Amino acid sequence: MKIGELAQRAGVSVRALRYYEEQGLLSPERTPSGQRTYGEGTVEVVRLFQQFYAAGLSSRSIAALLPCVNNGRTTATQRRMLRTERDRLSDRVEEMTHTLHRLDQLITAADHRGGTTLSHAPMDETTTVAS
Amino acid sequence: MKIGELAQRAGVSVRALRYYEEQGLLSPERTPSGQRTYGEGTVEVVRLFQQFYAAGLSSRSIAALLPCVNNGRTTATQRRMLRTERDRLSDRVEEMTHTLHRLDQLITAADHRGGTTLSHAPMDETTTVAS
DNA sequence: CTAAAACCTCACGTTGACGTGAGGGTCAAG
DNA sequence: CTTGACCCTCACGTCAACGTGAGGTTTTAG
Repeated sequence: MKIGELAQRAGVSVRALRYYEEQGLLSPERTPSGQRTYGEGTVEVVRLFQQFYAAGLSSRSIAALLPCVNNGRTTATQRRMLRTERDRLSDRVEEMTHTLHRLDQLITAADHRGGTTLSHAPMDETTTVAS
Repeated sequence: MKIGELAQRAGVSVRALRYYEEQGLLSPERTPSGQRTYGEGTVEVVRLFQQFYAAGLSSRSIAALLPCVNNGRTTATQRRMLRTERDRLSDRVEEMTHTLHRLDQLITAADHRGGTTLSHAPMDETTTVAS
């Protein structure tokens, strides 16, 4: 399939796909005239990239995980990197869960002592800021 | 305390503190000569900012949460924003947990069919990439 | 055969959270 | 009263993951 179709099916922009290629994440075939052609599986691969990007991984990290993604045989080194990234992500999730609880504390605190103000309440934009 | 001490105690750069001020997150007092002075509590506040930034919140979002952080009375609108951010974060954590499991799948798959290669194994940098 | 749609390669623009000097005041120590 | 450690305000640089034309070729529909 050509780049436009892949973009639509994977839910990314054409520019993004060219960028991924630039980063070494994709290596599409080319027609004699130079147009890129991708295999069917690439749709899912690109979706996975999106997940990884959303999780905060960089192009470099994703590139490092590629051999594992592509059904290729993997070296011990590659599997170690895979685990390293996993641990990094795991740590981030823990951190964010912590922050989430922190936010919950703030919420209950605000609800508890919060103003009697309702949705349509008058002005009370007390914007006191930490010194 | 002055900016250098705050920076060290909160674990951020001096530049970052000035930046936070630029973004409306901090409003330190000034000595007659113009130097910033912060209260003790600011150390913890800045650490909280770091947590929020690490969780992917923007300066704008953090600024929106400020009234709730500063012990100030909060309006219903502010509390709604607080909950909105909480939900956003919660969604992101869920997403990342998903991605984490995806990575775990990749790991077990790689371990299972992975090469018999050991740490000091020979060359096998099969870098096949999705077409 | 032609015109629109899709593709190509540069290559500069954008956004956020700072980094990094430039050039110049301020403050505790000796 | 000077020196060095900090502080100040501009203001440009950085990095990642794309966005956005410019200018030109190729493919496809009628």
